[in-house]
Amino acid sequence: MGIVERKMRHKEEIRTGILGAAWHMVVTDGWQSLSIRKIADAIEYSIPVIYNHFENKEAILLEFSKEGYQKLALALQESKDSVTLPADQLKVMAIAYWDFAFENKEYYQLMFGLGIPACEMVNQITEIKEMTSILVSTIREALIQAKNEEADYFLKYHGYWSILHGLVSIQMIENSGKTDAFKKMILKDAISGFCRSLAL
Amino acid sequence: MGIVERKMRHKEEIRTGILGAAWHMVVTDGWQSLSIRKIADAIEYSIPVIYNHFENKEAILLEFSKEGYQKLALALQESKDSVTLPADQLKVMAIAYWDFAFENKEYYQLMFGLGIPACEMVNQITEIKEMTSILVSTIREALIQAKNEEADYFLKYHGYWSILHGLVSIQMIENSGKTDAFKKMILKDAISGFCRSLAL
DNA sequence: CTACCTAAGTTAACACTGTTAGCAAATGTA
DNA sequence: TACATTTGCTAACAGTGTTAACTTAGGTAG
Repeated sequence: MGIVERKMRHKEEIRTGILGAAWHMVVTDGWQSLSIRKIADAIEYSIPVIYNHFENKEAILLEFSKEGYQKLALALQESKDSVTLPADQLKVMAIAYWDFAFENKEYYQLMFGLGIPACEMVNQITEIKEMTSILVSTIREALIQAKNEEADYFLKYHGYWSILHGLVSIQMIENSGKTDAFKKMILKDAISGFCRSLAL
Repeated sequence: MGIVERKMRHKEEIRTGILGAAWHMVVTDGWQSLSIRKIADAIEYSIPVIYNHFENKEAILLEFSKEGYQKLALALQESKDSVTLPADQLKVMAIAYWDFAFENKEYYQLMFGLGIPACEMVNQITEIKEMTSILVSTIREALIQAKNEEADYFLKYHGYWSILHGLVSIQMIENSGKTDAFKKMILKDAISGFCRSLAL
């Protein structure tokens, strides 16, 4: 009696088909060109079928946003685990954050693009907490290692993230002729400055 | 023979009418809801009239973006002029940058919102150079004051701007329950950390 | 095996969007 | 007064997200 299972599977197939088609369009032509109609065309179903799987277009974007936060959290965790000293962890995590952003520009723009619908409802995204907790815990460990526990870890966590995000997003909108090596120098300089501010 | 003058004046009136109506819509309902048709409706002219003054919708957004950069540059310059020591200038400019962003969220989102059309063509905006040169000159003066001229001023300028932008934009998407005082503490902490990295 | 019912998927529409071709009228010039 | 130019209009094209109403196919119960 695998009937309901087969139906479930089929439903899941359509869902992944929608996301796959949508993602393909996003990577090819950017967020602006994502359209329900074009998705329907790509998956060879009629338009309302999409609304059986997602409440609206924003829900699809939100799905990708969540995916992005998960991937970012994973990348940060992996890089963190590759070294032991908190001071080093902050450095490799910065590189990982940077690489994630530039290897997944579409994700990053969706996650942090001001004014984009999906970023406005960031409070509905629980996946963001995963990333936050990795950053916070590393900062706390770093402050303990530096014997600087009187510093406000929340303040420092926010500073760390802001530096990363600022560097990444300004480079992203500038797309100047700078080499990647130079860009990473800016990153390393800013992070080592931050580490000094932790008394590391 | 003030005929051409009168015509010019009339043309200018329509232009400012378009921008005024557009701005009103933006402030009231956000960028997403800006529409050529609604502008036409508001200024009580037909749709194609708008295309006599602006090539397309993006051109209108670009206009606001330029305005935003000018206002920001002005705010930075004024705050810079209010104190004499470069170290202090970096601090007051940070506050001014912050205040501009939160008192003009619409501008800031348009200027730096990743993925928004008007930000993609940031290279066509000459007004951005005004802001850049203020930041760069202050950083250079600060490095001279700190007798730290071997530091790469371009690197530091980028770091300074990135910290500001990162702090601002992350606070903007988070809109958490933090008080304004606490937010500014994060800002001051980050900037004083940055100043230390200049050897100030 | 037929009758029924539910769920899947369809068509067709509504209410919008940016943009432009073609036309009418108003205006200033010769 | 006749012409030319600017000015503005209507109406259309080609899209967009979204949904109401219908058809049809699949599985279930008598």
